[in-house]
Parts: sequence; structure tokens; C-alpha cells
Amino acid sequence: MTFTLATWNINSVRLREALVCRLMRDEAPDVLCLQECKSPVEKIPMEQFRALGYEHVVARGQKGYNGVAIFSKMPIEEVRAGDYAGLGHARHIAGRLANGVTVHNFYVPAGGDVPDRAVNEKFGQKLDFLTHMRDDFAANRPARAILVGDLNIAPREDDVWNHKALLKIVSHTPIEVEHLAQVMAAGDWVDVTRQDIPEGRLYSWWSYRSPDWDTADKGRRLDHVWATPDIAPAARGSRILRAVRGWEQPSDHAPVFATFDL
DNA sequence: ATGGTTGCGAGGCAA
Repeated sequence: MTFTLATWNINSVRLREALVCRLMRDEAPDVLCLQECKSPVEKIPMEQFRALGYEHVVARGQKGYNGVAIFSKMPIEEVRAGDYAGLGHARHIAGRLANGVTVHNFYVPAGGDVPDRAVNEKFGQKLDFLTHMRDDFAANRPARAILVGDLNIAPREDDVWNHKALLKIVSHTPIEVEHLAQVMAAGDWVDVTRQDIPEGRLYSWWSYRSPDWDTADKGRRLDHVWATPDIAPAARGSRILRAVRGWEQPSDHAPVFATFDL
């Protein structure tokens, strides 16, 4: 059985309802994971998505900030919603699909501007969130699982437009990359996007602050698709839909896709 | 070193 999954930081699911519908209609992933819904769950426009075949959803939300949701064409049951680092934020939801695959959808804290936890509390919270993720997966080793989301870290040199220029910029600092590597090791996760596309620069986010994002191309790969080793070999066809970043009134993130032949 | 833009929600905060 084949299924396709996508992850997209939507930056307000209510403002961009039409864009979500367009992606659902044009690309029709079996599972669509959103982050930064910025909406209470009861105000997500479920009916419009349901009409496009996404009849099943698990979600966590809060007013104005954060929020994660998994829309699925096949049945999904919630298995957990973690409160990593005890922030009380809606940044994680996990569901088990009818095909037996567990999907973790994460929105890791961005971490503020200064990469020093002594002067920037948000950076400490980001590191603590990642440490908590690591401990969680070490204590409960995932199987037949996929982890997606806006992890707010671009780990590789070719995941950013300029490695040296970004070494002290939050999202690409060595300490963040090390924390992310420990999360990966704890769950034995495989980076599916880079398994499929091992070479070359790859970005999923371009700042709103760049007037001509496409030409300047100062991007970062902040959005990820991982899988456990029992199903990672079944992954193929990963792609980042850069064109979506150029849609009318876009999110600053592009959706990331992967297909699994299970 | 700074400023650049966007969303939420009505002034600044978060990204």
C-alpha cells in the first residue's frame, strides 16, 4: 500500500484556508500535517477540508499562536499530545493511521534572536524542548513511525544559503544542530528528505523580510520528514514544493512531501 | 550592526 504525506507550516490555517484547499486538491497527499495553525481547534475550517476527502483529523490548538493538525483521508486516532519543555504550547500531536503507521507532528520553538540561553529565555526553551524530545524517544523507541514538522533547525551546510554566515544565527548554530542530532539518534530516525535527495542545496523556508525571496534565495531547510528504519527504506519521491512559496499571500514555508510504499 | 515583512488583534509580541 502506497501513501503520500506532506508537512507544511501554514502560518494561520484560517487566513490560508484557500491555499490549504488548493494543495489538497492539486497534490492530494493522503496525510497533510500543518503547523502554526494559530487557531483554536474548534475554529479550524474542518468542513472545507472534509469536503476534499480529509475526513479524519487530530489536532491541538490555541488562540493566536502555535497549533498543529494532521488531516487524513484514512482513519487516524490520536495517540498522544506532548507538552515538551512544559511550555503549555500546542506544538505536538501524534496519531496512528489505519495502516498502522504512527505520525508525529512537531512545531519546535523558533528560539528567539540571540543564540544564548543566559540572555534569551526562548533559546533555552528551544534546547529544552529538543532535549525532552530526545529523552522521550530514548525511553519509548518508536517503530513504524514518521516524524514531520517545522523543527526550526537547518542541520546541514547545504540546508542553508550560507553556512558560515549562519553559524551564529538561530536555526543553524552548532548547539542546535547537536541537539537535533541527539533527537535523531534517540529515535533512530532517518532523514527521509535527504535519503531521497542526498546532494545539493535544499530549502523549505524563505523569510518574508526578503523583498525578492525567489531571486535572493536566502533559504533554509527548517521543515523535515523523518522515518524509523523499519519503514524508511519504503520512502521515495521526496520533494519540496517551492512554487507554493510564490502563491498569492503565501506562508513563508513551502510544503515538504514524501511517498511510502508499504 | 541593522532592518527588512507578516499574523494576530488592536499595542506589541512572535516569527
